[in-house]
Amino acid sequence: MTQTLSTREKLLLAARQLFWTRGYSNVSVREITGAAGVDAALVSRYFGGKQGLFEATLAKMPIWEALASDQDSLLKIAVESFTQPYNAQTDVVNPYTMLLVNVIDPVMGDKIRAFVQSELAAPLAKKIGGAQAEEKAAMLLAILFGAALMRKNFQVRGLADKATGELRTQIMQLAKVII
Amino acid sequence: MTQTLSTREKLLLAARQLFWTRGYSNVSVREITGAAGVDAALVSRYFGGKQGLFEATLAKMPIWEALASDQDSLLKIAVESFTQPYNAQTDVVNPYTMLLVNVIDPVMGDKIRAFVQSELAAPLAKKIGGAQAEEKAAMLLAILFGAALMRKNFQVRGLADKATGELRTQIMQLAKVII
DNA sequence: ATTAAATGTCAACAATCGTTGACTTTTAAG
DNA sequence: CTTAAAAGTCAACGATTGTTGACATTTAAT
Repeated sequence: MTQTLSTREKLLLAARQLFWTRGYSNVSVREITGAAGVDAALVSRYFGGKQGLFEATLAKMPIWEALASDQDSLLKIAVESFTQPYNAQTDVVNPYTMLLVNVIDPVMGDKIRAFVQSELAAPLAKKIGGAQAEEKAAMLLAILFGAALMRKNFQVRGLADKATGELRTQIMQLAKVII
Repeated sequence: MTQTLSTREKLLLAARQLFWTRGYSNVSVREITGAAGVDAALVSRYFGGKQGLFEATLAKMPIWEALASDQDSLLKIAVESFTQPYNAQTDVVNPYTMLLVNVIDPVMGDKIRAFVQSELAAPLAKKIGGAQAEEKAAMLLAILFGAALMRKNFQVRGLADKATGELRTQIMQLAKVII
């Protein structure tokens, strides 16, 4: 079942895993190549360097595709994505983690900010529509990021131990108050 | 008016400024000592190393003192602190920034998590009281962190440009829904 | 089979990191 | 003034960083 991966794919997989959970500057090239079982020099050969490898990683984030394909249930998709636990088997990293750990990165911060604005905030505002759509979208994202942050990063009691289903319904309720 | 600072104080000031806004691992000792106008070797002499300097920085965070002194208006203090803009003159860093940039730090993450639980989440839950106090406190913190995150780090339109007063009243409204 | 291109290996580079120890200068006590 | 301690300076250390270029190996085409 395990098909052989090309070196390129091995690198992309390991890089995505590490960059998206620990942040660009906190992960070294040698750590990535070590996890991929590949020589460290190949990063510069295949991707032009560490930065190129990171950018190659950004292209296909599950949620972006979902948001693009199904604009109608955008809110539901967003909530599910942000509350989705990390799954080592399916190799899924929820987008909040990836965006959070890299928005404060000294190198990648600007790129991530532009990404969130164009790929997340703007589509959400467009979907909401009406008066003050941008404010509503921003507050909605604030709740999504905030809840995930408390749950996963700060691991605050009361959210860290909460069932995913419960959290989602609560967020949905707050979303209706905002919108 | 500008009184002469001891080397110790110069280091603490510069370290707090940099560590609290950019994160422990993203700031080098030489950058701190450069900003303080002090020799790099003095960090190890006075604080036993970079880690010691960071920990010395944690002791006096404005909001902790405020929370301790005035438990009654805790919610108001929390909201004001989290929405307070960074002020280079008064050298104030809102606590969300400090906690956020360090909770994802590979070295300081654990320490920050313990800090938030004992100094922020637990007192807030105690103040709220009643049934599901922990859940309510966690969701409140989620909104506080989330809003500040969207505003300052992601700079999302609709919150980044919002007046502080408006944001505070909106958060207060959501807080009443939660509690 | 020959050849050219693609792919992978290895050592080393310059730069930066936190930290140390020897040294000089300044401060304060006798 | 003498002297001991405190404070500050400086160069260098070992480790780690991203990247490079020379080399060996494998793959695919003629």
